[in-house]
Amino acid sequence: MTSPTPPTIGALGRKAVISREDVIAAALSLLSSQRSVSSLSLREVARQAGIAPNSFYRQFRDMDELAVALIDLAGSSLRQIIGEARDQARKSADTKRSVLRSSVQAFMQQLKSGDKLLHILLREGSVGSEAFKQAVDRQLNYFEDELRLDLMRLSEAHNSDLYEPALAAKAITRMVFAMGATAVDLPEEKLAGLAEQLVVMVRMILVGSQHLQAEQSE
Amino acid sequence: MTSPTPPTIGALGRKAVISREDVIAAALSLLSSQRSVSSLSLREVARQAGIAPNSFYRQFRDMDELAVALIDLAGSSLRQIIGEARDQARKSADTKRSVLRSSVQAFMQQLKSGDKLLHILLREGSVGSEAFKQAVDRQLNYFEDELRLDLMRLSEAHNSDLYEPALAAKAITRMVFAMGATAVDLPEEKLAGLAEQLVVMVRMILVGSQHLQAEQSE
DNA sequence: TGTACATCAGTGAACGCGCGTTCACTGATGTAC
DNA sequence: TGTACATCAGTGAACGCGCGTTCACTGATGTAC
Repeated sequence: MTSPTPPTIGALGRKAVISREDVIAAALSLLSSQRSVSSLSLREVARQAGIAPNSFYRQFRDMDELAVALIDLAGSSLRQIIGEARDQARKSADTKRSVLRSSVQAFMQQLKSGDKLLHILLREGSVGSEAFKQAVDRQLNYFEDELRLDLMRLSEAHNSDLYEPALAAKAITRMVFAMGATAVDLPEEKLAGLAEQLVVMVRMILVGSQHLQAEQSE
Repeated sequence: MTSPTPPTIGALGRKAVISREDVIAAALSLLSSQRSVSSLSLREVARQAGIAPNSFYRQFRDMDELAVALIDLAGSSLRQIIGEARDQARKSADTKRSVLRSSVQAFMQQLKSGDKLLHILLREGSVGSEAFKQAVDRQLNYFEDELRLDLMRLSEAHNSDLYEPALAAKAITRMVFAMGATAVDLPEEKLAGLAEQLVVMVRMILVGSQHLQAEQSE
């Protein structure tokens, strides 16, 4: 499998023939819409990584620690993807709708590409160990916070304040993730339709937040 | 455990000493915020029900069939609870807000009471077997449909049409369930705050849908 | 450059365990006469 | 009412399996001199 004597990584420290990344990659390759992180066994991951079950322990304390690593990876990966889409859209045309549509489409695109990391975040928020659930929640909160900042920036630019932007961001995040979870099992030709639905749903929240604020300040 | 020779149930048919309900009750009693349906083993459920592992098969083909039975039970139970809350609220004061608030509060009340059935629906929508996921989705769709009918009835009574009421109902359902899933692990004193947040979030969707419709028909 | 030594990443074998499923059974229940 | 019989719900024992974790090990890598 792995070449027996690869070169040293740096000047100092022993060569790590097995890296955390190898184990993570093995775990990812085992995931599918049928198999969730919490259904993976240590031995299975080790087998896939081409190492002794035993050697797993040199990289992670247990499967839980691996699961948390996967979640954190998934969170930062998704935030980066959506962040890029937002920046891109903002550069080309500075309207709320296009930024929204671009973000949703980037999300669906990633979903369509079968990104295992995204699947993890979407589908495993509420099962597994305490540490695992907390890790998912932490990533969702990061996401919400970035979205909130973005919403506030956008609404400022348009002179249309939002009511409780933090709640709007939370509502959007949770709803999109919940819808995304069902989309994982959907055939590809239905994804475009779902994306359109999502755009409308998010607009409802944004428009609602905007009008509640308008009522408030009358 | 069970009395050895209970009386016959009816005139016809053998007495079933073990019923499906016994097994379902045993499974429910094993669930907690730490233990999900898909983590239960057949032997564990049998043990809890006080029967031989073997005897499980007389009631269900496998754990999957039991899981689907649990989901269906959970769905109809929740729909009934929310339905009652809606009817109650509608009788006493026919305003959108009070119906909304009452429904959300009934939901949170049920959650606070630690209803295992509700936990199942909230938290296990995206893991488990294909049959399992489909069962959850079916129940959510029932729920969405009832909500849609209700929204349409309400908005008709107030002369304020909604834009895409089906999408609004879907957005609300998915969002509430996603928020509810995080609430399962929350300490009781935070539930009231969460209920308030939920009310605002749902209002955003409703107000948004209303205003999108108004724009549309201008 | 060469040699002796310490370190420690990765291993192979073994453990005890709970699992799902099977088999042939037993004994209470309901039926026929 | 009494008796012989068929049915079939529930059982106890056993199976092979994959699991997580442990142990003492080995042998390549890096270091000291």
